[in-house]
Amino acid sequence: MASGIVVNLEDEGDDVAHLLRDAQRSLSRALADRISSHGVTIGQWYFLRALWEEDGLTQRELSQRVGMMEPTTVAALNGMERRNLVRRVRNTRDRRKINIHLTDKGQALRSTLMPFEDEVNGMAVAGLSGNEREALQKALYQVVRNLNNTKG
Amino acid sequence: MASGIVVNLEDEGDDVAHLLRDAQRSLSRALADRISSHGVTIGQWYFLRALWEEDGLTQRELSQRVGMMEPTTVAALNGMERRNLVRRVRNTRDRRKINIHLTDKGQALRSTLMPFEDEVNGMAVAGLSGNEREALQKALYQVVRNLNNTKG
DNA sequence: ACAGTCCACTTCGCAATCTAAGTTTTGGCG
DNA sequence: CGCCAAAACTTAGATTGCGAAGTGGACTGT
Repeated sequence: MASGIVVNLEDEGDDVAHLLRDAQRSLSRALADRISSHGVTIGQWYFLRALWEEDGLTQRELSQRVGMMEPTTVAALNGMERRNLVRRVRNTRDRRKINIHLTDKGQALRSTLMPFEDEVNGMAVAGLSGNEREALQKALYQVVRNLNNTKG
Repeated sequence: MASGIVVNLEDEGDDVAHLLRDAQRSLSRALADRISSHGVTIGQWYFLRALWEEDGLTQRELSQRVGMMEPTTVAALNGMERRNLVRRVRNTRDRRKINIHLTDKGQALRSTLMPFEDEVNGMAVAGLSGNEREALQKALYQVVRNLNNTKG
């Protein structure tokens, strides 16, 4: 259980960092709790999600879509291959590339797991009005842009 | 480098999860980049911050303030002790407890590192009005409460 | 006083994530 | 053809994070 995640709006003026970290961890834990009983870890979830949208991506493409470095992708795929969720298929045209294909099992998980995401997202924004939800999304999006554009 | 963190507001209705994850990672990376040259990792940062506010906390108290499980605290403190940022002092009243004290070096980092947090927080919320910033904080706080209260 | 229980910390094993440094394959250029 | 740089993936090693189980100290009830 998450235990003492303590947030204090008064003390920390613009400490978005803490708030974001706490919120992200709570959310990610809530999702992990739900999907772990189906043998899928939170790390694998992001890759599954990308493959449900487009099967057969190469590892590099997958890394870019998910926003993860390539070694992370390798580790996640190793686990997913072990659990028979995906197959690695060497590309015959360009033998440097490896295309990742969902197995039937991996494909089937889609309808099982997607509802959990909806549930958790719904829980997360409970009590926020439509306007507030939209504002939250826009603000978060802005934060991402702010920090990625001015990178160094 | 952060590379392809891609967010698409249109596709994903209420997908707070992705947005939060991307925002948190961008922010945490921005902070890590700045403090790492001073020999402090992002994990250690949170513990340092708590100790700057109150020195001499026990490991359990530290864990609760930072919102981390105890094994995580142990690992972070091991690193910080190795780098001479903190000292572990066994409590003589209750020998189960260990109080963590900042070294001079750990104490001195405060004035060096705090400005980076301000800088990054400022970058993060650039382009958001005062109202929007407040709304963001409140919304994030609500998300944390939503997910922690209804745990199971 | 001592048995049982609870508390604070540690250890272990795992997953997720990064950077840096490989390996293998491809493709361009002389 | 043969060399070299770039591309795609992997390995190695570190940090961050968790749950479960272990260790040693303190406390409670009889």
